[in-house]
Amino acid sequence: MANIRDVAKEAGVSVATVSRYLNKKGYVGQKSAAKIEQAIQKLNYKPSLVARSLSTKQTHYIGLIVPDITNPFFPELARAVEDIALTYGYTVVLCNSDGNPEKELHYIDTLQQKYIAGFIITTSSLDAHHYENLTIPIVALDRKIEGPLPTVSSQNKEGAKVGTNHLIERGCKNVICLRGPKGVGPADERLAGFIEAVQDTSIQTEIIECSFQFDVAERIVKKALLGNPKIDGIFASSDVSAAGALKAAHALDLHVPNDLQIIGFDNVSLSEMTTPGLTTIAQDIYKMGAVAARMLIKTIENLPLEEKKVQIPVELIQRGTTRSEKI
Amino acid sequence: MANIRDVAKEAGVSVATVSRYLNKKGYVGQKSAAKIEQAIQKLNYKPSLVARSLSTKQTHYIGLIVPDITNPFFPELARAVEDIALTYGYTVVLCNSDGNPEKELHYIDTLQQKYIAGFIITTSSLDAHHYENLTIPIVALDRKIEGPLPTVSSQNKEGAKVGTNHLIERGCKNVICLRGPKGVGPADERLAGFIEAVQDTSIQTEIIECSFQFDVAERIVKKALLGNPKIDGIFASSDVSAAGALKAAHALDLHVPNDLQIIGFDNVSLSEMTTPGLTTIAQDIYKMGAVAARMLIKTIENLPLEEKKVQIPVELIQRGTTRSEKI
DNA sequence: TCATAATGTGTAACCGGTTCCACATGACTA
DNA sequence: TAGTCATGTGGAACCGGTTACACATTATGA
Repeated sequence: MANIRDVAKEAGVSVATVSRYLNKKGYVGQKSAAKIEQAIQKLNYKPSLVARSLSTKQTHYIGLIVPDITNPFFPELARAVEDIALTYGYTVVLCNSDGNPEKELHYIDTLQQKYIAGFIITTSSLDAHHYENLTIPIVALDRKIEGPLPTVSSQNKEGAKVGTNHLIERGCKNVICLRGPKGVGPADERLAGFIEAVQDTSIQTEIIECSFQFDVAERIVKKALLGNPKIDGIFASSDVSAAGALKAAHALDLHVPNDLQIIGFDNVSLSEMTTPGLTTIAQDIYKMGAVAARMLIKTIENLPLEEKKVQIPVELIQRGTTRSEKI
Repeated sequence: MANIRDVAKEAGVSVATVSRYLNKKGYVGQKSAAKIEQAIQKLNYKPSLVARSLSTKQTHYIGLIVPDITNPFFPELARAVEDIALTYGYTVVLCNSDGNPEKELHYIDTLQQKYIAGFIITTSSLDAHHYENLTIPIVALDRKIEGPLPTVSSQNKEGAKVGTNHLIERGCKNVICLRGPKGVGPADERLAGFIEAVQDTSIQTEIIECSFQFDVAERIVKKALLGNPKIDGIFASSDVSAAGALKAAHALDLHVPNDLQIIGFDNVSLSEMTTPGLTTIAQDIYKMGAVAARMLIKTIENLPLEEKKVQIPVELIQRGTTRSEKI
């Protein structure tokens, strides 16, 4: 593999000139440029990005830290990040943290040794101060981290209110809120939205904590439904748990939406695959990922950010788990 | 950030000794080792992996090329690859090729400039000869690439036979085979298994090509079902298309499994989320990814491979889309 | 007791880029 | 006509590691 010195020799110029030519930095005469271009073609020269990184202390890698790529929310996100990264010449490194702060720190640590250019982080497991003394650009996605960090998130609270009202308007009197894990930003916000929607009404409510896993949601909901047969509505904090709830309802021979109405959150592709399809509060997951990626790359390249905190709007999508008409 | 020369100075030894100590290569005296260790602690020294890569021409990055991480099969795979990579000190770079040969070549090209250590490739879009003159280690996953490349795949044909027989044993007389895209290795093999199972029987069959996308499967199956009401069984080449088929059946008010039995392939997590749950031929996706990752890392590190072609066994998992009893 | 081997260490070249600085040339301005 | 500026170029240091080689010291065995 040819290196820059070979090219310089072939073109009859110095390495400095070749480097300037490659980076379009500084002055390079037309004749030199032509000779260099020829030499590059002839030698099929490709600059070593590793060597470049060594002197610039910069790579074009960005790290994407997710709790678990296996959770249906994250592949769509990862896809968006990768697409955008590609167009800007970056490549993305995938990290599953399992929500484990140590794993997360381990990644941040070792990837910094590789001069990674920045991180998109979708976990709340670390406190803000962990990030503060990092010199490396970070944007937080879907998890609010207080402080100056750029952040993109959804209108979780607003969405939860809309979703809960949707249930109320369709006649639900006894509603379970299947809230996500405590301390996880969006889960807390969605719960807050639910509570706001429900206060000052006569709706009976029950709040149950439940991880974002299908089988645990199914189990928990089945138990709750058996415990209280009057339940006629479930607001789930994610589509996966909504799907679990739906499965539980079917197991108990409840008709959805006649006996029980369910609404999810996320609009993950799963939500159209169940029967009936899940009514859900749709997040524009792809857009979230794309916006985050662009923000990160701008930060890396020292371009100004118009906004440091972006909220992506949310939208109710009605499918089959809620009644088509208001009551 | 301290570098190796700082450490050498602090410890009162040469950089060569520090380097030897770090890599546990060559001789280092106990006293020197102790002093170096102290210096490292004191300066909080972390070697620059980029500098190391420049001289060794090796990184600890591995590239994972998938058609689309959004397809439910791949997150599980990616998770496995990442888990194994992590334990061996590698990090994984995610690439979505969309089955597009140019995109795939682009990745291989640019990542080689970054001295990436190897690739796991899950696409068949490139012919074997594209890979032959690559010096970089590659293992092919789930897509057979002829030639000497190490490969891990599933018992696709065997699985398809088992699945088809399962349908036949349960009384299906008119079966659709929802085959995957032509030219995609596993899809072809599964079709072959279906055909083998069905020949020399009196079963009526129809073979329909269908991408691995939910909505197109749903549409195609709905049309087929309307066109031929006698159809009582569907062998789908993936769980996603099986889920599409199930949705179509529900839309036509067919009872599954009484009127129509469906079997999928993959045992993606989606398959337990539908109602009824999908009977499916389970691949051990995680294991496939893990095995592939280990094979790749061994190849990278010049360790011997016991086997170059690994087939992971497959297993029928019965859920609700087929009858519980044979007829 | 001496040749030889095993152990321990340092110097300096090398990996392949970037960039500071010095210098040369020609054009323009005061 | 001298001074200034824009343009063009090359030498060499630098990024932070690895490693070939030379050399010193100590242990081993005949």
